Amino acid sequence: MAPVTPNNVDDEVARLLRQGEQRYTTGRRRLVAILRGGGPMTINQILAADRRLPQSSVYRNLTILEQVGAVTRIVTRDDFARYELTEHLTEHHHHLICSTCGDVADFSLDARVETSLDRALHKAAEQAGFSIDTHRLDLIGTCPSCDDA
Amino acid sequence: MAPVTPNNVDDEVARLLRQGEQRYTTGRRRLVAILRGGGPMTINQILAADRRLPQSSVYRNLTILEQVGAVTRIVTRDDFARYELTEHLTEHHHHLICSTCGDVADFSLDARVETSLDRALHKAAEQAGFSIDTHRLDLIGTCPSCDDA
DNA sequence: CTCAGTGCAAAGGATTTGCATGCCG
DNA sequence: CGGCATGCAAATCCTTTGCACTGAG
Repeated sequence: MAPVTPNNVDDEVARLLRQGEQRYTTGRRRLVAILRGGGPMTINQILAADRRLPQSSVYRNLTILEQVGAVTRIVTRDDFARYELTEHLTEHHHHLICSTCGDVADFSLDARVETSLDRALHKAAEQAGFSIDTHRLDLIGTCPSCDDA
Repeated sequence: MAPVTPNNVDDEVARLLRQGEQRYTTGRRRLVAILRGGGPMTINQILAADRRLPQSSVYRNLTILEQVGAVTRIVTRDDFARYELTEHLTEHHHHLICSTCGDVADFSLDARVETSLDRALHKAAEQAGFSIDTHRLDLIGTCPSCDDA
């Protein structure tokens, strides 16, 4: 499945919401607009990015968007959950998590490595009687700006 | 570095604590004893496993043990953090996370896959100017017991 | 019109912290 | 002995929820 190009992210989110019998309201459009801006964001970053969005609605709408598969919730070591558009709307990727400042950046893996990894994962899961939905691969380390300190 | 065999886990934890200028007290010994019992555990599971341990001390000691590198904190999608002995004390492994019941199991990857993955990860991190401490690879799916339901 | 979505404020719940006491080194 | 660890209870803070109002379809 080809990733969605920037211009039809909105259409795709609309479709996902409709499919989940949910509306694509103004608040949800604003939320998606912010998330399109960059990588994974915390609630506070989202609130700061658009002051018109009240906290509770942001939480509620992110939950909805996650349920219909438009948004992914990322949990790191710190106390702040982060959100980003799902891979349906971007591309399969992984995360670089800075253990100092807690920030998260995206990165991709060489296609060949990704494929062999995927095969190995399915094999391993099968042995455990586990059915896989997705995998999550994060690098824990220090980001360039924290490395200087 | 060869993984520590079961019998000297205690010694190794003691060493890590000493190195971090921390004491290996009774409470911490009990904690480690419980964690040696099985895979990743939630605070509640730990408290249930040994009623002599008060909640706040468990939190505090797990934090200490994590700081000296004896314990790893695992964050899943649910609201309960989980803890297990670090790979210094066990072996490098990954997690199978059940998105239904939230439970976590350990599994390992074929050595060859692991190696090529590691190489690819270091390369990717280097490009981003990121210095890696460790990586985290989790499978999100459904465990055998939840699959039946 | 009708019902889902919204916004405010208050509640919930895992985790943290203050402080007096006990134990390790 | 002296200071760190402990345990209890209260506080913290991200997240969720109740309720009355507004807007989408």
